[in-house]
Amino acid sequence: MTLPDTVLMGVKPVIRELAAGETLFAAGDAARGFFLVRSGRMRLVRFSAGGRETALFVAGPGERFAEASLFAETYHCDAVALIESSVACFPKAAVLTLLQANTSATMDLMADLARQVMDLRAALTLRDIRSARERVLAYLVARAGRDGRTISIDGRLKDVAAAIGLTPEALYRTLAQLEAEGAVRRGEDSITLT
Amino acid sequence: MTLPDTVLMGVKPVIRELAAGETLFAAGDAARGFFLVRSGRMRLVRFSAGGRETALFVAGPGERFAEASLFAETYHCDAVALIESSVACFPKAAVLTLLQANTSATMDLMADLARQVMDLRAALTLRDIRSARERVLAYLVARAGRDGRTISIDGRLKDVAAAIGLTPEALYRTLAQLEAEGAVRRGEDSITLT
DNA sequence: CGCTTCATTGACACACATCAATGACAGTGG
DNA sequence: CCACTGTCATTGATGTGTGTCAATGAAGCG
Repeated sequence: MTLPDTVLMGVKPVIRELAAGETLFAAGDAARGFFLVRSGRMRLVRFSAGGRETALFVAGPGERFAEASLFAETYHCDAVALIESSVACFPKAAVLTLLQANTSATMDLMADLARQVMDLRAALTLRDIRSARERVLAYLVARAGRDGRTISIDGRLKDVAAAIGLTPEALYRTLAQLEAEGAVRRGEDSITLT
Repeated sequence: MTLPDTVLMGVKPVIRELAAGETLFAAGDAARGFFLVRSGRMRLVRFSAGGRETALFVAGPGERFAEASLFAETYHCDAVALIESSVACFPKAAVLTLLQANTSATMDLMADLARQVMDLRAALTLRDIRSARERVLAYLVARAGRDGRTISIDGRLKDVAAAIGLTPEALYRTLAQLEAEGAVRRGEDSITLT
């Protein structure tokens, strides 16, 4: 989820700390560059004519946002800190210069973007599965390791639930049911398909 | 959703026609390049140890898939035609050569990928809105034109429904309700927020 | 003209969200 | 060292919002 080292190390980012509710940039502002969340949570919002607010994206630690600003003159939404946050700003000019000079960094960044596109599409396809049971199974299959059976669970289950668009309760119940049926086996930090 | 002209025109794609159910490539095959759906519908699937099949992505006309194969040795899933389909294959070597030679094409492709990432994230965030009413409103705000009020509907409403993860019926009902409340006004090929 | 697809509305059921309660566990501070 | 606090995991009870099935009209099309 972080930038390839070549780019991160090649461009020195500017660190910016934000209080909860503080605005990082607004729609129409000149695009300074893209950002990486170091801590906290940034919310990208767009406003309709009637003042209605809509979240386009919520970025957590390690996630980048506003990458497309590298190729645009201005930002097209507002970025507001949901909670106290720290972000790294990668200046547009410096990044573009680096990309023109260093083809290796360019390829790395492009590879990273291509992988993100695939991951996001997979996540989106997962959401099209209505049934919690089938969605969980699909998630497990997609995340299975080399043996095609074992899935390591790094964080908390509630984060997994959020990642696949279920409430924690729905995930707990589904996993319990799958285990009762013998479809999966649960370990300490892992789940195994059977 | 289609590749920038510079890349499309710079690399001559190989056209491949597939019957329903025919396999384009399988996991483990050497990566030949990425593809663009010209017509039909391609399904990217992964199989678990138990033979369980999971769709990672379904690509429709105008959509690309397997872009990450440019940066990988082999494919990591199977691509099967869901219905009779025609795809354009952009050979890996030719694309990479072009990207190294032509920085303009590289920037175009990267800009396209960055935009896709943002779009996909926005789509994913949209799916986190449970309520059909709120989700439809958020979609409309996000797709509003320059005035922030008018949304042009190109295709059919059922496609819109699929794009936001609702059944056509749910969308019809929601729009009817919003119109009845006076929240939106519906034109021939457009919807206006009020 | 049939035939197909889309848009629309109705009726109904069920799966999941929601609210609630409990136990386990880690961290914290007196 | 032990209450105290907060979070997560888990399970139960309940309601409702969508999905699903179904029927109709309208529009395009060969």
